[in-house]
Amino acid sequence: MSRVWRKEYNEDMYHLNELNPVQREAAEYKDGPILILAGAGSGKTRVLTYRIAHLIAQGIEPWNILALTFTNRAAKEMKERVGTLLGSEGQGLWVSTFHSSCVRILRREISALNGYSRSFVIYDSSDQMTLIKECLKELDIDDKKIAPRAVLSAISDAKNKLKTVENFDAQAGDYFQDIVSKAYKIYQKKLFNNNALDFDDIIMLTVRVFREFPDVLKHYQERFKYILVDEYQDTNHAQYILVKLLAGLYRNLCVVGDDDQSVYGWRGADVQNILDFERDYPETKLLKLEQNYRSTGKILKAANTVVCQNANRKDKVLWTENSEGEDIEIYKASNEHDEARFVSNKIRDLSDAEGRPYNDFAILYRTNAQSRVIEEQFMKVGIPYRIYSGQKFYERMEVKDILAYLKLVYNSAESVSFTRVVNIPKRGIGKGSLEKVFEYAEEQGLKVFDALAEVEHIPGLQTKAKRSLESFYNLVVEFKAKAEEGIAVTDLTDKILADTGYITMLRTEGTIEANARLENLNEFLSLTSEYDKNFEAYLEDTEIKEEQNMVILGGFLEQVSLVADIDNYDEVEDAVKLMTMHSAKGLEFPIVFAVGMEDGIFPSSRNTLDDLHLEEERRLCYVAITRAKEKLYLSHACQRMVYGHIQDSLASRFLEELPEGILLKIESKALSSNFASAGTSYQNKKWLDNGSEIVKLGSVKFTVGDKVEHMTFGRGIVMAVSGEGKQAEITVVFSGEIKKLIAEYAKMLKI
DNA sequence: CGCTGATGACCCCAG
DNA sequence: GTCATCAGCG
Repeated sequence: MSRVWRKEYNEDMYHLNELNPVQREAAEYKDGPILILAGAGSGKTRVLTYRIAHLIAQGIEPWNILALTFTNRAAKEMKERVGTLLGSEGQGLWVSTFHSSCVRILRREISALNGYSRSFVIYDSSDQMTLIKECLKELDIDDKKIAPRAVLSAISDAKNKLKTVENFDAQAGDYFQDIVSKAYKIYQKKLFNNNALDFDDIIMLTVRVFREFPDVLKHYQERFKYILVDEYQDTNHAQYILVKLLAGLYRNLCVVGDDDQSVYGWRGADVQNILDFERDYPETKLLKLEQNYRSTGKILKAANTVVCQNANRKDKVLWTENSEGEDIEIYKASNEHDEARFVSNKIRDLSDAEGRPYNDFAILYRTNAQSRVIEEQFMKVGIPYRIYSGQKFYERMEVKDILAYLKLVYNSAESVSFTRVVNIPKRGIGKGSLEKVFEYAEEQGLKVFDALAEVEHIPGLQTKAKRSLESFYNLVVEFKAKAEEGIAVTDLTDKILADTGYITMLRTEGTIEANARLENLNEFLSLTSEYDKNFEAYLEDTEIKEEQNMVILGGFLEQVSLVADIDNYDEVEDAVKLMTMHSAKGLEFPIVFAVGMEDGIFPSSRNTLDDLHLEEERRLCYVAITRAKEKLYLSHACQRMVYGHIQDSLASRFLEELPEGILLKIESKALSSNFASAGTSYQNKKWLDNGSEIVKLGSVKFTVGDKVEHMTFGRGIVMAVSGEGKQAEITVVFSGEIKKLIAEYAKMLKI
């Protein structure tokens, strides 16, 4: 398609007129660094996609543009939206996560680094855990005194700050750091010997290649003349440097972020990167997107009021043209079961009265453990739901097992997968025998798997173990041969599951759990066949080298490692969504319930000690509130079971920070000790049908769709409301009869 | 070698 | 309360 044709085309072919003036300026500002501070719901993805379309319309080649995101979800969404604007004109554009972009680069360039090979595998967090435990064992460190998790997170932290083993060692101060330093060294050596990278290596090594090989860097600088970064407030130091290097030549860097939504400090994100952007790039164009298109006025007011309590933030105030909306309801529950009942009753009511689909609701909580009670309640009353956190598909035992087999087939140098599956299903190869194999391999300078070829020479093995190891070896060699012939991943997986006896093992077990595992394996097989169907497109896309053996299998494994959630977010499914506040970031829902608003839970007790952490929790609260479009419910329980113990808890301090006048506070009936005093005034005391009571009312507000009970007319539904406050005229349908009532005089309850 | 019961740790989580 | 890990025994 020619540029000339494009220019002759309607000036607004990319619908720039659909943007507000600031959005449009952000989308059209072409050269040089630009920082877009985009408040929640201000249309930031829209701006990014229009910007990409606009660059291409200006004659920039799509392959000169790189858009970086954190999540696959964000990358996918942006790709789709760019696709809608551009159709096939976007060919060659890179819209991908930091990690997939870096893997693509490393698959080409990693061999520049001494000893690294292009056919590396990627270790996930449980592989990392296995490896670090081995390291601590070698160092003779009791993992009860030093938690492997802590060591791992210290190493990850170091890598995120681009600290090498040597850097770390040089500045290790105390006993713990000293241990981490030693562990880091061994850990890194093990990764290297296994031809494996962990997730942090993916970024760190890309930076290393760029720093050590300026010509390689130059190549990518020339290629990516225009760079866009989404959620810039979530970048860690390594990602910050990566972007800085890539944009170093042309400086056409557009970053979008919201310091108020920085909630990933604990995994290395550094808000300072966004706060300092203007210092790094003095010629920066700064734009603020402050108009919110998502939420009602009251929801926005609540969000603003809370986040304004933070001292360390860029000054901005979100506003909206949307209607004020309904009050924010705060429910005080007696315990977590009461809270769950409140949520399910509300959903039932709104679904009955307003015909709300289940899809409209989301339940947000601070920790995954809180989902259980709500899940149980939903099951009990038959509300369809879907949990969007918790265990990932690829982390399930059976899936990890089959993946370990595949990884071993792909890269037999890899010892973590070897150790995992050598005795699965049970082959009578115990810890003792395995140690002997490892010992022998070490002595002979062999990879463990290759040592099995000489099983006869391994001293101290029992005949039974020897035979088992031998047949295991032959089995895997056979799989390898098939893979090298280019067998489809589905067929290979099938063969492994059958020949190793894995399927038989689960069938024999026959428990409900085993059946669930079999189902998961079926699910896995449908993923492989999906991949087999279009692996050619995938390989082309990731630029995996053709000359490599087992390209097909390698491509599959890479896809699996980089796409963490196949439990993909499905907007169409009609089910209530349950997720943590963290995973809700970037999403929106008509009706949001934020549950467990209790001090100690939210803010989490470990983050209440210092302002830095407390402010991050408060930002999380801001994120949670701003997910809601129309209606927000906040609930807290006076007592809650935590780790098997009943705990008394106070309402979250964040609830205290909410502005008066837009709140409707409701208390569980189970809490009022004195029932007699509950009937003081018919107008001011309200009973909800789940046994809850409104104890504090600004003015009683009725909205279209409210179910009501009138003293004389009985039950009805509000059809229309005109006017405001006490004088409002409310139209209600009672069984067949339509009545117009004035709010002030209507002897009527919301039910 | 592999099962069983006691013991203690337990947040948020992309890739 | 629930999961993972480990010592100790058949």
